[in-house]
Amino acid sequence: MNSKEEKGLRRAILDTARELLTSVGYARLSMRNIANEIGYSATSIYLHFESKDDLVHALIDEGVELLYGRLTEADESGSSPEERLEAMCRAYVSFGMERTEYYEIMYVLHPEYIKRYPTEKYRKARRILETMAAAIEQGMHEGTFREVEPMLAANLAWSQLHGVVTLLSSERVDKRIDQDELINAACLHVVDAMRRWAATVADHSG
Amino acid sequence: MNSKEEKGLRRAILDTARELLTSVGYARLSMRNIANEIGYSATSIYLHFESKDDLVHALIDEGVELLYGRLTEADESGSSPEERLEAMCRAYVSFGMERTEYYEIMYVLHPEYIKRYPTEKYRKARRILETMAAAIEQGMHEGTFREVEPMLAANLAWSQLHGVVTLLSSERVDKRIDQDELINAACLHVVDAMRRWAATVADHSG
DNA sequence: ATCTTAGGTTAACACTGTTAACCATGCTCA
DNA sequence: TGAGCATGGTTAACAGTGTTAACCTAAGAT
Repeated sequence: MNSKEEKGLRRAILDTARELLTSVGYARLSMRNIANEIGYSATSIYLHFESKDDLVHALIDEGVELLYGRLTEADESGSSPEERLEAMCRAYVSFGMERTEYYEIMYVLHPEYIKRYPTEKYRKARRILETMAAAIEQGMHEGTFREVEPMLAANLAWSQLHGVVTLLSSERVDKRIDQDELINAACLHVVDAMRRWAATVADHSG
Repeated sequence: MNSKEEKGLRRAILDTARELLTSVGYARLSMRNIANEIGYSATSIYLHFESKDDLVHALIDEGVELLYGRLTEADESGSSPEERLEAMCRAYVSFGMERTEYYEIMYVLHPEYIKRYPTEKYRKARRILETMAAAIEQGMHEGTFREVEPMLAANLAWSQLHGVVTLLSSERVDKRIDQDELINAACLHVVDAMRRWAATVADHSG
């Protein structure tokens, strides 16, 4: 299982696919494109990957691992749940803005264009949300955050962060809006939302 | 300028394009596809539209108009700025969830796949945000909302709403999360964020 | 020495957006 | 009336896409 010679081509495909993804973007990531780069025929990729989706799923794996790493790192950087949550928010947005290629295949590409990420792998992706949920839950236990379903809260936070990342990186936000200010506001508001979960919602969901 | 006979084909193209968009989605919206439906050759579309992007831009126009209509309607449904903002949030999310085809070409499609929406038309799209910003600004004047840059606040709100719409409609949110609950929380939190703009942000931006 | 299999190839299919070349119809104007 | 020309449409083609089928070749096993 020495990855260099054993399954050399698979690695080579994956490596150049990643390079192409980051350099030219998903839109120009084609099988023939990858194949040319490594000096093989396009169809030989199918000897190692079921389909293009399968290949992209492998890249998504990498992205998930990367983001998860950044998030746990951020999680450990703070002491209080508030600090940790805020750090994770910033880490999430940073990842989304810096690694737009990864972010795109992970969270933006329409399911019509890329087949559903397999359920087995889905759990890995869910760990990302769960780390945030864990910090939120601890904040509840300590009394700094309002008591709500932690996963619901995490998903709300995720929505906010995902929203700023996608709108900003697709350049849909007016240029007169300061990017950093928007990001900053989003992160702080996510934490604040946990501290004082909007009363009417809290009343409703117990 | 009687649209039926005068520029009949242009209308027909646009109509069937819209129908195809809603029925089969953007992924299967092709020039030949449209042409077959109306019994013309694919290339004849280019007599009335510069490109596929141009055609899609026309559809985006429709979507923008539709959303703007729903938003102003919501805006007028409430009396206080809080009510109006909340109503607009719900209207926005409803539109995004009900008219996913429109929402996709308007706010999701990557700029790599679809050329930038022309700047002249961009202003129409911006009215949407401006309606929200107006309600926010009035809330500030009345003292119910904290004083911040209204457009920044509107963009933050937009991010949150855009986030829930895209994550939900791309089915990336765990099914164990109640959709309506998430949407409800998002809308209420947007309003709440205006009432008590996170202190640290407010201190920073004056 | 033969059979099998792994790893690779080329040709092809059914698509995509788009362009070039062509053709017919009907209007304008001398 | 006849010549020229614009309008609105066509077909063929290009360069690209993911994917499949058929084929080939070399190495290892029996």
